[in-house]
Amino acid sequence: MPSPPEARVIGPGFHGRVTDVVRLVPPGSVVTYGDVGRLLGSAHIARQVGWALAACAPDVPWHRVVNARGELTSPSASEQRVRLAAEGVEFDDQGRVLLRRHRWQP
DNA sequence: GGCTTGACTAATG
DNA sequence: TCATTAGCCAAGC
Repeated sequence: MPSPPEARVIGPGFHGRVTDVVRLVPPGSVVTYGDVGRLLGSAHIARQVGWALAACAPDVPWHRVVNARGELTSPSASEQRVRLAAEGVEFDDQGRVLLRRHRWQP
């Protein structure tokens, strides 16, 4: 039977799973790569989450995904910060997102 | 079929 | 709080 169990969330459609979760993040909120990976079933795929977002569709709010420290580690961190600020997300003096305040919890 | 890279995380000092 | 180390997984060559 070619039907894989739900347990195996990671598969050939891994990229689609990542973008699907990121689309659930509401404006003004952010999530970490680890959170997205955890929703997919494994918190150890944080790197793959970033890799998947690198090739995500233009309608995916990739800018709402930051690392566990609230830092913007995307290739377009500058633009990412502008987008987040436009949604009401606040940053500290170190340029990190206030996860305590804007972290999205499903 | 195997090795390297990468938008990371958690643990330790 | 910061720096360093080890681990994990998927895609590309």
